[in-house]
Amino acid sequence: MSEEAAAPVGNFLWSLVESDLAEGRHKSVITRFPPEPNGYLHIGHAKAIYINFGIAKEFGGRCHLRFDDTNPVKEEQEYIDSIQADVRWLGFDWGDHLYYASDYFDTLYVWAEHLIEKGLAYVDDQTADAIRISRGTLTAPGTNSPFRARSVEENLDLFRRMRKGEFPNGARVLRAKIDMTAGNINLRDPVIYRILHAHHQRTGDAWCIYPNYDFAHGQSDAIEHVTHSLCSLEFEDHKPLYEWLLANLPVPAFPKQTEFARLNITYTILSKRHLTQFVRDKHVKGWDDPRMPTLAGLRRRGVPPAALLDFVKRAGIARANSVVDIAMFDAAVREYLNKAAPRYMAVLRPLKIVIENYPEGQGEELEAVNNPEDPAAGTRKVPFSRELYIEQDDFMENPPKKFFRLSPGTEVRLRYAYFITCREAVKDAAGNVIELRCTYDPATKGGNAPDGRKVKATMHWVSAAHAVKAEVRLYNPLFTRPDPGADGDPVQDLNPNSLEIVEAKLEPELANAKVGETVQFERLGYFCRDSDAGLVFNRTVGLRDAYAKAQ
RNA sequence: UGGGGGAUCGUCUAACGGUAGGACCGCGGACUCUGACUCCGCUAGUCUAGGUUCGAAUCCUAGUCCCCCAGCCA
Repeated sequence: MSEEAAAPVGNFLWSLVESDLAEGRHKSVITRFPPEPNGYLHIGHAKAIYINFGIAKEFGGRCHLRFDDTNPVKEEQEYIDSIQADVRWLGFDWGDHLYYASDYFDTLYVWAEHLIEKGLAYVDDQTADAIRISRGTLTAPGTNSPFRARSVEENLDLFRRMRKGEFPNGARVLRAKIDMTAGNINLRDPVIYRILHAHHQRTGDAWCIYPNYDFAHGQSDAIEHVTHSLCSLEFEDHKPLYEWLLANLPVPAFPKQTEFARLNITYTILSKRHLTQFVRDKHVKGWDDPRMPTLAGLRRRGVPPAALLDFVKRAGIARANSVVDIAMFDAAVREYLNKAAPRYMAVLRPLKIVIENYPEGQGEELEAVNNPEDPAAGTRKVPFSRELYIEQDDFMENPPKKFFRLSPGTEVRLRYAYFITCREAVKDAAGNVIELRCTYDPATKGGNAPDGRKVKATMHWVSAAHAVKAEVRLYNPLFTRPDPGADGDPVQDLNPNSLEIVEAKLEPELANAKVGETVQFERLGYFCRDSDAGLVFNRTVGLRDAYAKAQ
């Protein structure tokens, strides 16, 4: 093995393209990402995008963005726009190669007539129900339509009249004439054109008949000279039809379809139908709700595109159905953000403390490191004063053994500031701790004790007088079980606590955070400034927490 | 009882007849001005039964289990 040898790609798709190129079956690779513009892209699409654009990039080819817009009743311009924005956000570029299946409606129509002329397609007058019944079942063969033997002339005439708009929706369809007894049901004279008196977002009212997926996809691939048509496993059964059409039409190229398993993730639903439902029924606030697995939602939550792509890559590409642990996603996000995100201090659930021996009215600025993983990120000043906020979780009046934080009589470090000792917990009438009286050791300024004494905990804090208030949205999984919908409707598995809102106290610098910027709140997690008015942060992902886990 | 596909640590994934490896999770430990990060270590797998072979996750045979397909959706 030579040292020059490229690292093995490790998945069958890259290997396939590599060998097709090496063995001269193609000069260069052309792939395509072909979404239907009927919803927002989600993390499952990120996998398809990674595969198609990733292969093109890896092997010096190109990837087309093609909208599979053959069903005008479901599609909208809003989705066309959002899909382009999302693909760009992931960092991919289709150059001049933006296409629409609707670009090919004229050609597809001509090819449909071509099929009719070859005696390979016919107009069927049966109702949808009748067609369904005569299609047979999984185990019983279908039976021929009474209209199957129509002459070429009659079929041509009827099909042209379908196109002219002489018939209402559902009155007739065009079917490929293949084999009503085929084991593969897709070959039992599949419908390839249907009457749809509907306005198309791009072709307007030019058409009232539309090709369906099977009659558009492979031909579109061929027209664009796509070499590798990569799709998910459920289209496996369509491949014989895909190839039958290419073999029987005057197409300029013969793309090859190869399937891979789609992405599934625990605690996550990746079905457009359900996601649409959650938006429509207001279980979430919109397509870009940070709890949604949509690219728009993940972006708003603060997930960097590079982390998302890394996750998709780590999850792997294979032909076996699988469900990836959401923990793998969190790990990818944390790994990226740990290196990239600047650190700040923020207190989510404030508990006021008063440093009794710190002079009233006095204040100072302490130097804090912006990112220990990145010295170039520099330092900043954080204001300190007599009254501070610490996290409620960081104090316990009667601590258990392994509690290292503050409790009456213990000493801890305030990060970048001083060692403090808790002297007294002040309670309200109900017995709740509402304030802590503490003292500090002036000799420990900056966080180190000259006498070398150690503390077990370092805590984050915010100066009460300087703190800025912010709404912080803490997101939890949208579902309460790893396999939402396994018992039926995923709506039943929706997590009622998927969003928790707290009013937090932040160090003042955070008021300048840019919308969309993800930062670390030390000891808490990664948070992203939201686009909503005011100072609002979304929790992207929490930090790993060995202490919480031990509880 | 039709057709198509799939089965490797708990999860995801490598291996292309020649040492079953990696990642995530979990569990220890070291380090630490984030109970984070980092580092070290541990745990743990070829669906079953036969066969071929010097040698099988890989090839053969027979099973088992799982997924997809009966839209005028994609």
